[in-house]
Amino acid sequence: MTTATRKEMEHERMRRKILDAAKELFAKDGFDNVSIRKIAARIKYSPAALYRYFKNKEDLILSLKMEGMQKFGEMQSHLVNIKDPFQRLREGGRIYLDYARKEPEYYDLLFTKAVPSFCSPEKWVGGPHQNFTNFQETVRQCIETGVLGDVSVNTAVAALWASVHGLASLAASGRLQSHLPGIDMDNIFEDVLDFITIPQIEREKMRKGKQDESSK
Amino acid sequence: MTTATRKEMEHERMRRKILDAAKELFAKDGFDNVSIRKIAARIKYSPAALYRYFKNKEDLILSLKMEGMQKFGEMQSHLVNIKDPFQRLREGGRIYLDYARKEPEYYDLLFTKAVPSFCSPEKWVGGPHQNFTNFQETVRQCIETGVLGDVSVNTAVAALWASVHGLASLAASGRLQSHLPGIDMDNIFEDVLDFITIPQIEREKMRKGKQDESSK
DNA sequence: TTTACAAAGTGAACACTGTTTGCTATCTAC
DNA sequence: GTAGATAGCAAACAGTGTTCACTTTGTAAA
Repeated sequence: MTTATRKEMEHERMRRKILDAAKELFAKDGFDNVSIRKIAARIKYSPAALYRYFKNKEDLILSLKMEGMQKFGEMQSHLVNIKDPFQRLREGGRIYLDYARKEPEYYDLLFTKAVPSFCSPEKWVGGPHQNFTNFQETVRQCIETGVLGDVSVNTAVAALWASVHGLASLAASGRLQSHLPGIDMDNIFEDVLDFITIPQIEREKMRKGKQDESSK
Repeated sequence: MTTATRKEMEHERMRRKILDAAKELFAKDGFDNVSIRKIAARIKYSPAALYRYFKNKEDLILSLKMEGMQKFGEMQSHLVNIKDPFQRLREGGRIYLDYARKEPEYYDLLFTKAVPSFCSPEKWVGGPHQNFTNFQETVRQCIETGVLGDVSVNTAVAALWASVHGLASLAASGRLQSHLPGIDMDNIFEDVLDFITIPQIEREKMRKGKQDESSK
């Protein structure tokens, strides 16, 4: 028994070694310029050896993606402690956008690069699917408490998801910076979140402004 | 002279033939499964022949992308006739989103797939860059007329761009449909545009609703 | 202790990929 | 008629993911 588990551990160690080498090369050369052969060379194994640990290249990348999703999920774990749903919504968006800026290559891998075997969200319960369900619930609570105005849950979910993912992917690909030169990346996220969500405070302010204007 | 221009024409005809074959294969097999060899085979030429017309594969794809951008730009050409900036903004978003639904592969090629030689937007004046400049101007006018509330041009541009592109790319990749099953794709776009822009009418309505509530 | 088996690792091959090179034809211009 | 440019191609090169037959190694059962 101990031998079996030891073998399993060694197998797992090797898997890790491969994944780490892949991660390193991906970060250094970009996702499109990394081959099985290069990964194998980096850990001084033959290319064929990797196929004892991964079914194929897609499977290897999928593992990397799953791992990234896992880590990204952990980044969001503290969200459940935020009582105010609107504040929770904002913080969730912030995490998304920070991640896209800090790890643009990984953001693309996790959220824009298509991986065929990664299609049915119901399957990975507890992982990213759970996060999405939480997101939906948060939106529902926001609507319930009135901070998002009179809108259906699906519409608000789609709009907020699209906005944050859109901004993140534009930032990750560098287009935001190239099309809006001199933009302050630190502030733009908060400003856009303000614009998208238009919190109650803002509406209050607008209403006040309108009243002041009409009372002139 | 006539011979030179005739030669040029023949050269152009051949370029077209290649691009059309590429387009056809891309549509049939997906962008990642098309090789120079397959394109060449489809028009019954040797792979090496294509290199008399395109520097390399990236150059070929770039041509396809430019062409797509051109066509997409033409889809937007009628926008200048819409006087009301807010209506113009909405119609622009609609075109974007319709395109993503009708031609998801091409949407990805034009707006999410990275093409290295396609980085400096200043260079393609008159093309997509002109469209973006028009978009910025439209947003400016919307802010001026007050329909977008108290917000800076850059913030509104980033927010609207991100929302529409985000929604379009989520729809093009099928994630919108898989994460929000049973969603009505025809309405969601309009609803999201409503939510994002929150037109003056909506604000008016909200203000009214609040007044009714407080007068109870 | 010998035998049997499963797993790890490898070199060589296969079928692809993009791209280059050297070679013909062909056709234009002088 | 000759020189020069152009179009097209077979063959090769270097790279890719992947498979297969083979050896080595280490454990388990006889």
